[in-house]
Amino acid sequence: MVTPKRKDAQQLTELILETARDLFTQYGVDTVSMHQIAKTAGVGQATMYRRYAQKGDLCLELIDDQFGRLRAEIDGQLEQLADAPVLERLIAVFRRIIMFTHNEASLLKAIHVSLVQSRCLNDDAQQFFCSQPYLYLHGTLTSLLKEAMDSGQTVSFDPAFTAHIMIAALAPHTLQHLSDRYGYTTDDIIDQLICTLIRPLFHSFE
Amino acid sequence: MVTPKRKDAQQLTELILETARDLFTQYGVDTVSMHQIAKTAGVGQATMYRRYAQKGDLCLELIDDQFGRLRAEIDGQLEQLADAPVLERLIAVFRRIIMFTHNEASLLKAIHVSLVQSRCLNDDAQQFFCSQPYLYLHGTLTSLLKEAMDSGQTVSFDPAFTAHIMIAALAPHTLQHLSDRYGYTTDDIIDQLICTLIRPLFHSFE
DNA sequence: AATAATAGCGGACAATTGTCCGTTTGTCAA
DNA sequence: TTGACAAACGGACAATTGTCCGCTATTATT
Repeated sequence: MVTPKRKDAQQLTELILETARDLFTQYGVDTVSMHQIAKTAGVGQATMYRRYAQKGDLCLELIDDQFGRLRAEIDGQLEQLADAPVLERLIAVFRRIIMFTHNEASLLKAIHVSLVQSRCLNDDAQQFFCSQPYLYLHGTLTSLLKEAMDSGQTVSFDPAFTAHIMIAALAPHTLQHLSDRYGYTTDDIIDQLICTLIRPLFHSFE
Repeated sequence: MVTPKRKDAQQLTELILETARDLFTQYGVDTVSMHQIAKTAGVGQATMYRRYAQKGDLCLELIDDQFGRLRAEIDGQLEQLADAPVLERLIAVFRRIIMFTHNEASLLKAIHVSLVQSRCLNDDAQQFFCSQPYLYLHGTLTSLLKEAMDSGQTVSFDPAFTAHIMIAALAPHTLQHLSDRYGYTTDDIIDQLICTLIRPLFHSFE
């Protein structure tokens, strides 16, 4: 039988991504519309929507490179700190995540919008929570928390649950509010979060 | 001079709210459009948008009664537990908030959408964080946390900051994901959150 | 090369959100 | 009462999001 695949499909995907990246950096993620991206890239609406059903999906794709870098950083740090106490490793990971959230705030907020609204809430899939970035962060935090608890250094809790809560606490709009309204710097926020979410779990804190 | 106020303005406001409430309960918050509400109520688009710029604002108004009840419950509990340890009072407040979030999930999610997206992010106002409900919850948590810390029962932290983080951790979509994906009941979630966010702050935990 | 078949492109179209402006309507002064 | 004034109503209009379907272009087959 015939199963033809267009050879130019991949090129269009890259054209769309590149156009979106350019427009986002020039005008800001919020103000650029899907229609505008398609128009500028010179492709039909459907051509884009078939790839990215919402702006959030597009952003998730765009952030993928940056996220790969974050992942490499975290993995590197963990390897380098392999012999360090779990607490230290947890703090290192946390710091990286917060820096990343701060740097990629605009894309992350757009992704969050898609998560919160839309029929995602009805889908079984739950795009965001099943995305590779989320799963990686959750998995990494969970295993560190589990190691800390299993080695008896902390109080008792459910590592997977706690990891979800910690990630929720790092929602971009909350961090932005803390920095806009209260003037906290990124370092302030990191320190405060460690004092509030991580250290208290450890017996050795006092 | 003349400063006339239409006497029917208030009636229209109530008509809009009532219509919205009816449509929401009948069809669900997500599927009902602003246009549909205006059409059903028999008022112009602008008449509604002049009062509620987004669906989230409307939901914030609709939830106000329920929130008044929550507030009364919390205030009542705190009065009743006036002599109880701070830890116990914190847990009681937390429990109420989570139950409320669970019961009013659909309205709260709609409110969150408006918060996360939209030009709210550019506004100085930041509607949501300045809303009476948020300020009340944040204030109540902050004062309890401050009391706990000042009385030397807990580790050291910034009460106001921590209160923000705690509320962020209770985001409706996160709680929904925990219950949908992992099957946690409301009581499970309450217990876990207490073990993760509250008890560890206290010296006396162990 | 010519042909058949289909993956998938593109623009028109529908639905929703948000804005603007001509007109109505209630209030106050005479 | 009547007239003037402005608060505020309502629907038309613009912008954005999301869908549908006719048509093109690509590839396997002969």
